[in-house]
Amino acid sequence: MKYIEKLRNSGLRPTKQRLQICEVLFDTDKTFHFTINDLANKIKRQLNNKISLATVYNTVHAFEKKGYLKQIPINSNQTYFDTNITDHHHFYDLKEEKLIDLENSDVGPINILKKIDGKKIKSVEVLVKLED
Amino acid sequence: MKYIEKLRNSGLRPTKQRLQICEVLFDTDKTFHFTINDLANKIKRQLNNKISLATVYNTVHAFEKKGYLKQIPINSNQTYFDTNITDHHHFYDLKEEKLIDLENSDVGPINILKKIDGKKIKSVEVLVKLED
DNA sequence: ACAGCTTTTTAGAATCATTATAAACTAGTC
DNA sequence: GACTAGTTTATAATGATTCTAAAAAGCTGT
Repeated sequence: MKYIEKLRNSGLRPTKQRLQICEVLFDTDKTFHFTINDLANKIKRQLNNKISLATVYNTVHAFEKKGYLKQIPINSNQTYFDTNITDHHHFYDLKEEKLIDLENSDVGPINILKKIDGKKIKSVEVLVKLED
Repeated sequence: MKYIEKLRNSGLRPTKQRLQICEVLFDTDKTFHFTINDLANKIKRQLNNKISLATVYNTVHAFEKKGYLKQIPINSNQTYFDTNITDHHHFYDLKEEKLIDLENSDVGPINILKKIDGKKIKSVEVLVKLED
């Protein structure tokens, strides 16, 4: 199993549940956006198998901390995650309430001129809201 | 009262509560960031007067819809609002969990090269996460 | 000023995503 | 296999936000 090493390398025990979640998240060419609920449903459907919601939360947060997932900064009642962990940005279609990836190359270079003493820039994320 | 007209002009009845909230939000040179809870506390302290939490929610949402406030796109368990409604961006200090304004002039021009059919860009917001 | 109508406020209940709990289970090690 | 620490689980708790429906307040015409 290709995910066993990945998990071990970051200090996460490769449990059955984590491996299954890896499958659902990473066994595809396409990256995607999801909420915890989306993921729980996808697991049930795709693996015909229920993983406790608490475990889904725990795992997603663990993966995020290890850098396998990114949270998308957006105001919504649910938290959105992204399996695309490259530096990139998002469109948010206000009407459809859907996120669309916006690659770094589709945004001109961003130059932050203001500096904050004692702080380093960790990430720069752009959210482009769309209307009709 | 200077806010009466402002409210009437946007079709909101100038009620006592709305006028008081205007005072707390807009009677200052400095703009600021707040959550609903921050605001409810500020009202209690500053006006020595309690406004029902439901009213605070209603009013903030009404003001946001009318463009007197902006929601700040960030992942937090609470929703953040901004009395600064000019086009601008934010630093988010991950350690202190604090927002800092980043004026448009402190960010180089942003050029979104990708277009989505049938959609217009409504806003472009940058979130710069800071670490130590 | 008042009647009539609509909008707003309010306290409290309801909702719903997320987090905490603590008991049962499992992976890794000897 | 037995020990230990890390995980999973169902369920309860939390907490921000929204809903409800009754009371209050704004507005308009008289």
